[in-house]
Amino acid sequence: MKPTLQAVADAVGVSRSTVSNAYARPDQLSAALRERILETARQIGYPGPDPTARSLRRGFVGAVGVLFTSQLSYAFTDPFAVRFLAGVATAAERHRTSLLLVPLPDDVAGARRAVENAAVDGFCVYCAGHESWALDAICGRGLPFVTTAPSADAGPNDRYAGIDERAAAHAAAAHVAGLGHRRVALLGDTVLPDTPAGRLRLTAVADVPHPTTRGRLAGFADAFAEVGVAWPELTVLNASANNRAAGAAAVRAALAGPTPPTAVLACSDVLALGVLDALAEAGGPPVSVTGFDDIAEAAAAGLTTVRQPAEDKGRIAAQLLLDPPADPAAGHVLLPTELVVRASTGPVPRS
Amino acid sequence: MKPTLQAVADAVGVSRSTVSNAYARPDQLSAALRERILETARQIGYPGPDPTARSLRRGFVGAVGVLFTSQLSYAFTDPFAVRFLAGVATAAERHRTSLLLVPLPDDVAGARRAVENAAVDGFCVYCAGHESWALDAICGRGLPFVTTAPSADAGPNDRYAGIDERAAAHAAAAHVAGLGHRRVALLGDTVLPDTPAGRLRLTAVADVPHPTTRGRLAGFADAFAEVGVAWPELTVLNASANNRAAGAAAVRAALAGPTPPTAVLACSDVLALGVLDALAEAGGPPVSVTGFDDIAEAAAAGLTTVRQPAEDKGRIAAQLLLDPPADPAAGHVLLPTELVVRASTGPVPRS
DNA sequence: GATCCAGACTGAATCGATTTAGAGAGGTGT
DNA sequence: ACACCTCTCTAAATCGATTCAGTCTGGATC
Repeated sequence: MKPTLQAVADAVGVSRSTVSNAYARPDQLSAALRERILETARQIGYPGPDPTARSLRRGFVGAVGVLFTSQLSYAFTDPFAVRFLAGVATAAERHRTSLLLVPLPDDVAGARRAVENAAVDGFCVYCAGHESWALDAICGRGLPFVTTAPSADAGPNDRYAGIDERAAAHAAAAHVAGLGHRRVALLGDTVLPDTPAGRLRLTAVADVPHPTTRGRLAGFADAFAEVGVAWPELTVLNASANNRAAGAAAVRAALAGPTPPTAVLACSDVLALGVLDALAEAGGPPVSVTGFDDIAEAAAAGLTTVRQPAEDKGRIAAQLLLDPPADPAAGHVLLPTELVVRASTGPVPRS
Repeated sequence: MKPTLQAVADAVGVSRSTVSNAYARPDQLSAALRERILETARQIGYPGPDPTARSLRRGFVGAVGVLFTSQLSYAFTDPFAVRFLAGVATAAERHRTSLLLVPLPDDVAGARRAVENAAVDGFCVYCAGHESWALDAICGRGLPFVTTAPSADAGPNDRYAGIDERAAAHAAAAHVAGLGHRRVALLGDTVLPDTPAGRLRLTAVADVPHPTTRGRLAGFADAFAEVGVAWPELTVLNASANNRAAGAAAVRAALAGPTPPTAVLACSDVLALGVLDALAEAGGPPVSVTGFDDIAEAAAAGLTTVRQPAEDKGRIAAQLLLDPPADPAAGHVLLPTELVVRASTGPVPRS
């Protein structure tokens, strides 16, 4: 049985309070006694106040939870998520706060309980794609949180660090449209839930549940509408997951079809890289491809993409959580994005 | 003020115990009453038992700590560390256990307190390079832990998932020696603490404090000793950190010197990639380069390297922590490594 | 009809600390 | 010599749950 604070108190012959003060408030006792207490603690092997007991009494934990859209182990395979996390970690370091990565089971009930059982002071929600249950559960506990996009039922006090998805996507699409492309495919992951990979019949962008994907698709559509290509003329492709293989798989059938697109606009770089893989393996006339995020691999692959500041997003989100600005308006941060044109986009080939 | 379990008990007109049981032991009360309790809880907005209080009483937390050699934010920029983490996350998911990433301040005292204040059931220590204070602190709390290498003061009950560093490094060096290289440089990061980047005078490998680096340098040295190149004839280069730029910086002076090495053996892929950068920028005769880890970028760069299973390392380490094998011998896992020969190594050019 | 038992629920101790209000000792100013 | 501080340190309430050892009720058994 590990010694407790009580044991130290007994050994030194002082009260519990004094031992507690020796650790947490050195100014409350004489330096000599403090030293004696700490020395005795060392001798009997007391490792310092129990973190759990301390948290219970103090009412805060010193850790913030990080919630990911999908599997925790997946998050580490997504370059953008990793950079986001790096940013969060930077802010956490400054605040001497730990990060609790909470794995969420597949079922909503279990996931909800996981959120309810996390010992944290607040949550950093990587993606507002979480159906409202996550935010519900967090609010139910009265905990603060930040997201990476305005939430649907946004109170004026909620905070986020995100980008203007629609405008950013518009920039990429406008570039492609400017190159003359009119027969294009839009590629996203889990555009609609429980839908097979490949071409999707989507009446309206508004039907897409995931706000990020919805915003980007809307931005793509805006740009094409401006050049006279209406929504129904656009092909929407669904990938089963946000990774390279899924991107390749989703696009293959479309490329093999009778009227393949001359350009594919993807909602993320990893999907776009998958498209490049599929193109390389299929041969055929050149197809322009754009991605989103500008991860490291994008530069190497010559992928035209929309850059967003990944680390900043994480860092600022965590900062917003850890010391909330006095002015609620300052809780809504829009980060800059930039179209990065590389070799993967070019004019429509003459057929 | 959030409602407590007591409030629910009062509202329903039962005892605290019963409400507690409604959440944690459904078999201890009638289904009807349980439903009534849960419903009332919902009505008055009780979010379920407080995780902190529960942890205190139950004596366990449901989270394991992950400790990194250096800055937490750095860990996310190191591809190998990220893959390790992905493995840890996989095991954590299976056990429905959370991961607590604990940022460590620069000072040892502060770092020690950070370890002592972490609310976790055990620790996964990414690198035994942590001077013993970390393991001391963990043991002082009586918590279980696993490392990625046998620790110096290894009790028979400690657990680790690692590789045979020395043998693995030997393989790389033997390959380079077999190509005829005799004038070689060994490159590691923080080979000696508080030492500037560049060439290092190192009397014996045993002086290197970091066990991983020590093991790899020893393995390199073994292979060259076998072909008659003694330790003093080997150049040891020190990098200020484990990243690409530091690798490049560490090797520059040596390349510009009068008798540059014909091969550079690095203790990690990121350092080796830095060496390739420096070579590309310097021009000059070809220099063979080997790395260690086989991260994704290594393949793209054509880097000869020693592959080690990063995700497995993390996953197995976490498994060892989360459900310890009955047989203590099973707590020592050595993972396979493999020399991957690519274009970055070749015969010594005729001068 | 007495006994026994299973099921449903309660009481009270307990986990290990923090913190507020206040007690007692010793020193200062007038 | 008295009131008044300042310094140290203590007592006791408190944080919010879990759990062991019962108690009580109603039905089955012999």
